[in-house]
Amino acid sequence: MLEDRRLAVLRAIVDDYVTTQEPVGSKALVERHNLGVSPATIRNDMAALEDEGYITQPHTSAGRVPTDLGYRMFVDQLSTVKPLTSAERRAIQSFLEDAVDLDDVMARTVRLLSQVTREVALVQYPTLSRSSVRHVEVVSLSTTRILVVLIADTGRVDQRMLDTAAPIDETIVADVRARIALVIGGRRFIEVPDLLVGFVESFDIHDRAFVTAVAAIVMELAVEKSDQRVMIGGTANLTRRGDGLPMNLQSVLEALEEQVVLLKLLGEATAGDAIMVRIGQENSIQGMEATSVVSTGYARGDELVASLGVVGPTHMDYASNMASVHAVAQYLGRILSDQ
Amino acid sequence: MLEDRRLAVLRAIVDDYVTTQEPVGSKALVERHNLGVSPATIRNDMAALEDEGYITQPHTSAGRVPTDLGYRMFVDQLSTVKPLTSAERRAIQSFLEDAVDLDDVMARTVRLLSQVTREVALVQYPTLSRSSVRHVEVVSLSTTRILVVLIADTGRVDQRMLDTAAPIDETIVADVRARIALVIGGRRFIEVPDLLVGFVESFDIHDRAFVTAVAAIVMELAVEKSDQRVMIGGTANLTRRGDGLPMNLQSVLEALEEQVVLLKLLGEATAGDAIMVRIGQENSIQGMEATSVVSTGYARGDELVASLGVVGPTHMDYASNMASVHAVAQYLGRILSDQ
DNA sequence: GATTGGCACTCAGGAACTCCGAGTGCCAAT
DNA sequence: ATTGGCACTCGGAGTTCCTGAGTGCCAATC
Repeated sequence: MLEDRRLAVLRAIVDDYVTTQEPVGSKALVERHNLGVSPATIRNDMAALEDEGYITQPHTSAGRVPTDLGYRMFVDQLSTVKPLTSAERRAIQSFLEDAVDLDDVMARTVRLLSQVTREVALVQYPTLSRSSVRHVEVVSLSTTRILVVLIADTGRVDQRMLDTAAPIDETIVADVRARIALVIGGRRFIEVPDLLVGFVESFDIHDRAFVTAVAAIVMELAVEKSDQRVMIGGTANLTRRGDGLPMNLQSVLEALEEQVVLLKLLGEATAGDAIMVRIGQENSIQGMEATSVVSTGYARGDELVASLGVVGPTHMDYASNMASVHAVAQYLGRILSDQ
Repeated sequence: MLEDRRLAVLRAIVDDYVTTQEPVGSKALVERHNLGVSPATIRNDMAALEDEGYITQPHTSAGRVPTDLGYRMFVDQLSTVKPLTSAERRAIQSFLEDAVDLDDVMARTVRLLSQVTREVALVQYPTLSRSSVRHVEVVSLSTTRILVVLIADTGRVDQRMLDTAAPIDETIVADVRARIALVIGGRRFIEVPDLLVGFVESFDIHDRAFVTAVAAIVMELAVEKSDQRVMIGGTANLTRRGDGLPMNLQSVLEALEEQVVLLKLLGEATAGDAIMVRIGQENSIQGMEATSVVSTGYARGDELVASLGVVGPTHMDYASNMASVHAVAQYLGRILSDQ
């Protein structure tokens, strides 16, 4: 009972602080939420909550502000995930459905997510490793320049150039194209390295240099270590919150320019379809100590392929952001699975 | 002579204001630049310049600040384009050379340009219309879903999905692929619509619905009205200038989220290889009244294919930004032409 | 033991005020 | 045309004051 009210107080503080952006005092609390007790009682609870590290005072004669730990507790204890209205759901659905190719799907998802949450949105491209090769193409752009294109069943298209020392005959290009398609076509990306074992040796000794290079590129594309892409949008939302700068805008913007950082932010989110929330210092990225990340994985069919999420100040509206992220992930999965 | 000094004064004012960010007074001017006259003389010149609308006073007892018109005059009279150091040139060259495909080239160019100028960088993807079709591919992803891929000789790859009402047989897909490649392969993108006249009619009546759809997509990709892409980077630079907000950060960030806006910013720059500077209200984009754009076209071989540039506050360092934009455009052109 | 009203205490931030000095325009002298 | 002199302006920095929201603690009450 006593514990219950403490939680209620914490929740009320978070609620108020998220909306007003200002330290919240005991009196204001009992006024805005009908807690049925007097301010003095609340003060006692607040003192206790402060001892436990959930809230803090900016300065002595001010109200309380949630700490990272407080937000964490808030999120963990938060059972009420605001469901979206059916109108919102319909809007999401139809907005994504009009997409014309994968790039478009991603771009629309980012825009959608940032508009719905009014935060910065991140959407990772579907990883190849869990999907399979729909098509592989080897094209000669010039006699010494080859373009290798890999098309995944997610609709993702990756390409890479290859410059060769010696001119390559068109017939050998065609040969490679046909045989490599035969070997890896329709197979899982993850299998590609194994499948290509011995592939080079099946060619005439004279062509092996070229074939080796092509095989190397295909493998590179298939395992695509560094090539995971993340789309970002809605950075203007960072400046939204009044004039008071709750966090260092510059450092956040800088961090968000780094693909690696974005990947790291989303990276640990693919563990299941649960919604992951990282609050403040919980994500250890330089310059983002005052931001939180809400993310989750999205699936194609029943396989998780990548993650998406939003980044915002620690005093974001976790409840609705979690709901939005969840919903967008679901719809994105549905769109991808249709294909 | 008199006119000459006036110009020198204007230039000095712009110089000082760009570096210090503060209104510049007559005394400071004679100290920092050896103009060989007294402050009183400078004051007369300043009064004249203000009458002509080149400079203005934020308030009565303050120094002068250049107006948009002042910057315009400054830029127009600017004969001294600071050349880059050879070290810089080498850095640019080698940084771009390591690119692995077109996306990478673009990404590297954006990053490079934003780092060199410390402004927001924009780079437009090479337009297809002026280049030619290296390869066209039609792949069936499923029985009712086709992927059309167009590869340009710039290395640009575009794709588009197509959902068909009825299942499509693989043989007809192969047939379309072969024949369409025959018709438009190696030809200019701009010719594609003409080349496809009568193409549909050469097929069996039963397949025409499908072929028509494919042809429509190919044409769409080839003329790609709306599909012009612009990469953006270095937005963190917007927050760089001290604390004083010289422009509305939010509105600028919002404007920069719109591809259409970016295209419009760069759009009018492709007129020749001249460097275009749009100052303040000269670009009529909502929310960007306090920003300037320095842009230029870049070529592949000797054909302009697209534009790039930087966006920053009106009090940017025009001289070096123009030099940087010019240099990067040149090197980018060189890299593209090598391919 | 939990709750509550009362009360003294704290202190950030806004309002009011002063003051300084950079900068100006003008004018008479050179 | 240039310059030194001079009176004038006024934004912004610095200072002080004051208010009121908010706190902690304590004794009284439920």
